Amino acid sequence: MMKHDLEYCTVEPALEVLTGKWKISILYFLFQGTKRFSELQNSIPNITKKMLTSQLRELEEQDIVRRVVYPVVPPKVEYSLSEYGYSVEPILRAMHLWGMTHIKHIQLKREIQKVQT
Amino acid sequence: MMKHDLEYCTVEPALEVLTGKWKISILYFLFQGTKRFSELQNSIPNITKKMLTSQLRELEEQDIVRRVVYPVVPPKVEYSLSEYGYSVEPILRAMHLWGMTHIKHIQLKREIQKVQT
DNA sequence: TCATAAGGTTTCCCGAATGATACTATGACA
DNA sequence: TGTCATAGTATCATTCGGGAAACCTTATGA
Repeated sequence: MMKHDLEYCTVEPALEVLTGKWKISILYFLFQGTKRFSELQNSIPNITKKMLTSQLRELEEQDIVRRVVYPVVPPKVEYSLSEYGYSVEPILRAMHLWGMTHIKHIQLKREIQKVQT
Repeated sequence: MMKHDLEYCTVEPALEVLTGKWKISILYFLFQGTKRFSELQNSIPNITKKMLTSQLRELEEQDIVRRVVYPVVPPKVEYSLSEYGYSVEPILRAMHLWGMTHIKHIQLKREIQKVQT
């Protein structure tokens, strides 16, 4: 996990929860409801089992994600957001909002550059 | 720069702006006002010139940070948040807020674990 | 003539994060 | 007897973010 330097302002815990190449994708799908391991794997193209497992384990460790194992064969494991996990929503919402305007900003910038050449 | 997978939900631009070991520290100080390169370097212990430069360049590329060069010797370069740069504040605010409660959450968790042993 | 300041750049290197691939366990079902 | 499904592990290879240290430029003042 990458470490972010800043004691003065308490922003790193959030970054620690959200950084990792697949965290956001995983959270996105879990915000839609409970998912099985294989459902997540199918929903997120290119993710490997190894990565999916490790990212889920980290989120579980941070109490964001709940893991429920059904003792059946073949195995069945369900992942869902914990109640605490839902508390990151405002952050994602703020990031999403900014992301939308940022995309417009980038486009505008490109058009200006075009005109100037 | 790390890439985050998720086209469906527009959260990656924000993460792209914020991830990088020193971005948050740099933004923190620039939110306080205009700073010279050396001021930032002195404010952020352990950061190398190379890292400070590259992080600032990325932020500049993203229109978050403004760089003003004074043609004097020895060089003088000032960095400040662009108007657009200020728009990331709600994200930082949300992250900060969550970070505070997360710290409490972690403490509580530890205490519970202590009691159980 | 030589050092100094300020803001870099360049080169080399390491370890962590991620990827690719193969392997495992186990009961149901054909 | 063999195959399949599911949710993983294990092992090895690669990539990439970041760190250390040296070098660069140029007007100025000692």
